Amino acid sequence: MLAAERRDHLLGLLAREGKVVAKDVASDLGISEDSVRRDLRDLAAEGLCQRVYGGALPVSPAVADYAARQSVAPDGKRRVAAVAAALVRPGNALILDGGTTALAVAQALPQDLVCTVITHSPTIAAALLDHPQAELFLLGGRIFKHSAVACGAAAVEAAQNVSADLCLLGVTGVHPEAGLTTADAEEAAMKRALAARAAETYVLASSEKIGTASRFRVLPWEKVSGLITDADPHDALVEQLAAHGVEILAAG
Amino acid sequence: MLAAERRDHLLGLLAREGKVVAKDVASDLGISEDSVRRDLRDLAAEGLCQRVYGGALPVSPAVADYAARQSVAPDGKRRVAAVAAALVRPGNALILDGGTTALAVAQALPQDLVCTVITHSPTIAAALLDHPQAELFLLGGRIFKHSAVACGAAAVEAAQNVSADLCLLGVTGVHPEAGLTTADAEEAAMKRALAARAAETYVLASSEKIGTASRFRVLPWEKVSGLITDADPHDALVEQLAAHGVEILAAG
DNA sequence: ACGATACATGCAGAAACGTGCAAGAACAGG
DNA sequence: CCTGTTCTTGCACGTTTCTGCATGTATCGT
Repeated sequence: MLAAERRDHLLGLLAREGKVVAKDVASDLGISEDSVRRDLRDLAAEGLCQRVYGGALPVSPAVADYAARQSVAPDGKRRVAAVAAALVRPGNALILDGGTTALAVAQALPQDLVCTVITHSPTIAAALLDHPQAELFLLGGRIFKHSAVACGAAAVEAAQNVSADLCLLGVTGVHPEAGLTTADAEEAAMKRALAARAAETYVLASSEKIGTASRFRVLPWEKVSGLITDADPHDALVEQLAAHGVEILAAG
Repeated sequence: MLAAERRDHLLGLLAREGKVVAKDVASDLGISEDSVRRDLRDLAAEGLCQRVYGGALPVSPAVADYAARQSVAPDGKRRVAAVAAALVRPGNALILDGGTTALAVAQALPQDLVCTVITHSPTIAAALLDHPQAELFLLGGRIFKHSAVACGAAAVEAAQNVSADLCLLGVTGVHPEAGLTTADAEEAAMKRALAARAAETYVLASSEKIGTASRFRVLPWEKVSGLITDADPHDALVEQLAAHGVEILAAG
């Protein structure tokens, strides 16, 4: 039994069961309670669990989720998300798109930020439940499984009834000529509807998306305030984008 | 049973039921009343509840949301969920309420069931994303943190546009005279709106809810097709419910 | 006013904790 | 290949914390 294995096992238990009892784990794994306690102490020191008398509990559902995902979410997305989250001022209303990058933004929002978040993604709504000061508004509609967001006529219609200071959009492709593109027509329409309801629209695009294009156009460059990316601002492609008058926010 | 678990359990009870009776909790959890009293005293000292003679009350609705969610589904809820899931026929449209019991139902639905699920809970929508044959429709609106569902005027209005074969409702209290009740007026209205859009409405109620009542009436017995519970069908209270013409589905 | 119930306090046994220590494994350098 | 170092692990010990019971007091309902 490797130490790292034990650690993973403990984190797994925290995620699945919501708690860890030191005594039980020790007997299950055939190791001493002291080792379990040591591991829990270390995990707690890293902020990955909350130590309590007799065992440990998850820090909070969302934080644990975040920590677990952090290893998965590539560095680029995390940096993009951090820059995007910093755009949200206290009191702002934010329209947040679906997708993994937008989820990273949700998780990067300060825990006690006073704001309104409007989203068509149940995943993102669920992720923000533990932000006590965040007012959440969910745009309903038919859920598109492959992207896990509400799209279609009902969702677009629901979007007409909201407005916000800032819209953060994820896209599939960012290309100097093709513009912002995505793979599904309904999603593209939904993103357009979202962008139309915000004073400013910023696009989230980790570097691997720059220079690629998908089938459906989302927005022309004129409707976009800026692009948040971890790509090199001096890259030729990025400079072509800047030539369209798009502000480039570097998340290097 | 970790001390911290007890604490969470108490906070959860405060959130869901609106009160804690020291004696009941002690016998439910198999611990001494002294421990319960000590915990309540500590919680009160931290401002997390208001101590009263015989138990405790929530200090405010907002603080209550905190711990409700991460407790693992007890056996009773799982059995209720299994019976409820079996009511859903292939091809059916199902309206699924929010709450932990409804979440258990979602998780109990067969992975490849062909059906439509309509819900106002982002948590439940997220939980059903991995059911490839389930068509999901999300009812949007303002998210009520304390129960993690969309409620309010927008959500009720969205509900007017759907219809289904079956509605599965969770409630806080089930009482022969008071009927089905819940702790929040908006939630009660939302549940009414959901039930009105389905041909049949079944209520999910694990045994500890039988005989209790909260502040706001959800539905009269006439509008309810049946009650799914793990309580003993020969229990006096349950038989009183059956006298109202409600079908009792035992999940013993 | 009375009995019943809930409460606070003190106490003792049990459980969990932290620390120091020694045996063993993994590793780096000679 | 050997040796010294470092890290990990389990055990022992003393300390702290928790829990349930017993006692006496306060509060509630009748």
